[in-house]
Order: sequence, then C-alpha cells, then structure tokens
Amino acid sequence: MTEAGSTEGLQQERLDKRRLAFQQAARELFIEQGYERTTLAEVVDRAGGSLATLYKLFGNKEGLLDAVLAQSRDLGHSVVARISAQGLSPAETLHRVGAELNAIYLDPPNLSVVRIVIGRSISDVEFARRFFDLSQMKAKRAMRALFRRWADEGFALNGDPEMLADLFLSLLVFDFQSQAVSHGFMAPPTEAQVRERTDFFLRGAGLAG
Amino acid sequence: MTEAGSTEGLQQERLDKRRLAFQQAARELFIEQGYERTTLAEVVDRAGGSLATLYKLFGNKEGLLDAVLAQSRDLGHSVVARISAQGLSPAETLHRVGAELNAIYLDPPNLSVVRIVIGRSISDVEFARRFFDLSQMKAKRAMRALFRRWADEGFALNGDPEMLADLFLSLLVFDFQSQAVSHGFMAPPTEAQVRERTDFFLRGAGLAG
DNA sequence: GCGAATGCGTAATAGTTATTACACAAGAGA
DNA sequence: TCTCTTGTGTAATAACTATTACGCATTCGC
Repeated sequence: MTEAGSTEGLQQERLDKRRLAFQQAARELFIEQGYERTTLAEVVDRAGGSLATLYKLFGNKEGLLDAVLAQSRDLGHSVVARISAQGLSPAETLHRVGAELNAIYLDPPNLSVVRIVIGRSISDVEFARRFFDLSQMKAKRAMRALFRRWADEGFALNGDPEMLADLFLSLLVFDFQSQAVSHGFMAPPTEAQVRERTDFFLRGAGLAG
Repeated sequence: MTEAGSTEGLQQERLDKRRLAFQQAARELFIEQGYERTTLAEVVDRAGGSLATLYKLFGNKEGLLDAVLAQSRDLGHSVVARISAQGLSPAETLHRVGAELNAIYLDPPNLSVVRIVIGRSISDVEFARRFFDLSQMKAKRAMRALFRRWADEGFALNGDPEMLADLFLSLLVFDFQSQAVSHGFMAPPTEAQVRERTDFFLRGAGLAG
C-alpha cells in the first residue's frame, strides 16, 4: 500500500511530531479531567491537527489511552529493579523502595494515572487483564525474585519468600490505591509512616537489622 | 400537597413493594452488568412498574444506586463490631475477622458491589467522600477502638495502636480491592493465606499467642 | 359502585460524543 | 513549478440513554 519506504524521513518526522503532540495533550487532559470525561475534540483542540489524523495514528480512543499509559507502565517495576540491583541490605533496600514508590505514586499526576487505570480496569475486563499482566505482575515478579535471592543468601525469612514479597508490596500499594480511589479524603501516608510500616514488616519477616 | 396522611396504609404498602421491587431488580442488574451499563429501562423491565414511578421514588439513577448500596454499607463494620464484642483474645479475634471478611468480600455479588463503589468513587468525587465517611471510616474506627482497648488492657503492642489497626485492615482490604479491580485475574487469597498473613501480623504486632 | 388519586406504558425530548466522510490546502519530491 | 500524497477542518452519522410529558387504566377510600 504505502510502499513509500525509507527515504521519506520528513513525512515520518512530521507524523511523529503529530503523534507526540496528540499523546502529550491527551495525557494532560486525561490527568486533568479523567479519561471518560475527555473528548477527542478537546484533544485535537489542544494538540492541533485533526480528528482524522488522530484516528489514523491511534485507531480509536482506547488506542490513544494505551499509548498514553505505555509511558507510565514500568514505573513501579523500574524502581524495584534499580534498587534491587544495588545489592544493599534487605532493610535498606525495602526502606528505599518504600520511600521511592511513595514519592512517585503520591505525586498527583501519577495518582491520576492510577485512577484512570483503576477506572478502566473496572469497566473493561480486557483492559484489566492486559494491564495486570504487563504492569502489576512485572513489579511483583521483581519483588519476589528479590526475596528469593535473600532466602538463597541465607537470610532466615519468617515465611515463604513469595508470600512475604506480596505482602510487602500490598502494604505499599494499598495506600496508593486508596489515595486514588478516595481522591485524597484518606490522609496520604507520610514518609515517617512508610518507614514505620516497613520496620514493622522487617521485624515480622525476620529481616530487621 | 399529598396531605393524605396516616390512614392510607394500603397505598403506602403498594408503593413500598414497588420500591423494594425496584431496589431488588436494580441490585441484581448492577451486580450482573455494572452501574453504568445498566439502563433504567432494564430496571423497569425486570421490576415491573414504570419509569415515572421509579423517578418519583428515587429522584434519579444515582438515588437508586444510593438505595441499593445502603443495604451493603455496614457489611465490614458489623463484622468487626460483632466479633470485637465477644471479648476473645487478640489472636483469635483477628483470625476470625480475617476469615469472615474474606468470606464476605470474596463472594462474587459483594465483589461486584465493591467494584461499583470503586468505579463510582473514581468518577464522582462527591460519591467518594460520602462513601468513605459512611462506610470505610466506620470499619476503621471500630478496628482502631479494638486495638486501643487491647493496649489499655495491657497487651504490649509493638507500635501505635491506630497504626496497627490501619495496617491490619489494609492487609485484608487490599486483597478485596485487587480482586474487584482485576476481575479475579489476581488469584484470590485462600483461607490458609489469610491465616498466614494474620499470623505474620500478630508476630509483628507483639500479639502472637 | 363512584370518583379521585395514583401508578402504568409509551413516546418524545435532548444532550452527549465516538466515529466516519469529504472537499480542500499544504508540503514533499522531481 | 507541477503533481500527488497526506494532513486539515468541518460537518454528518449514529447510537445511546437519562429525563420528562401525557393520556389511560387501575385501585383505593367511601
């Protein structure tokens, strides 16, 4: 069809700019107003360009959302992976993970993204599955690997490593979910509270310094 | 206006039956299909009666939802309150609370209700606030009171009672939220896992038998 | 039974928005 | 400069569904 090929870099470039502009505008609007409440006309108004181009690039509204979310997908996993690679002590590692995840996910824009993901998951089973496979499980696997490593290294864990990994994550993630769902009516956890919780976990898991 | 007054019990009764029928049908449909996807026409089809009557009784779609949810509001709180009143040991109390809450909230109809509540909370800030004030906080307060009581009775808690109460609840509630949001793609916690988690918590809190 | 209140059934209203169609303009390549 | 691809702007399409309006049937109170 469009067998134009490799020499047409300029056209491509123009399109890519358009794509980026659409994504950026959509991201802002989704964060400001939510996904359902944002109309494609608004996206086009803010980004420039036209509806037709938007459809050509993303297929439909959901495709646009996918593109927007792809940017945020690995947030959690990358934190765990990065800190995990530093080879710190379990206590130090978990404290850092807790602090960083908290800082990231309590940031209002990211909280809005969480809200969008939860909302879509609830109304669209397929979306839910895709997202949990791609994002949630990735962070979970990284965390489990970390605990297994510690078990192999001889730390005397007070329980199954995978159970502990899941439990630690749930301790953190619960607050993000609650924040997102309650729109902040539930007081956000302070850094001190996160430390306290992490200490609690370390004691229970047998990893306390 | 309709100053008919007290003697007209039969009219009232008829209306009450209608009200019940609407609520029941709406509850079923909301659970089967979700709130947004359920149309008021469907509710009327299943319940009998007419749109006009439905509007007279509930004002609008949201009023109908409120009526439906009112039935489920105190589920969590009542479990905590009931078991709390039995004066069992902390370990026994928490195990029972965990087991009962799990049984209740992993029941698919109740899970659907949770899904509806989360969905509405996300798209409607006012709803979120109303719900968290009425429902979430109620259970939370009961749990906090319980831990404070234990502290007063001389149990040496490993941390602030309120923090521990919140933490225990979050350990449980996280799974319900995840189940609801993920539509079950995340494996639901078994009874054994709940026990394991509770034991973990008891050790960490200094409440282990 | 009678008459009025009241619910019933149906249809019209009305606003929203994703999605598609199409004629035009503008930029790329030769 | 000329041509042709490609994006643009606008308008039409096309449901969908909450909400309101209204004439009719039913049931209650007496």
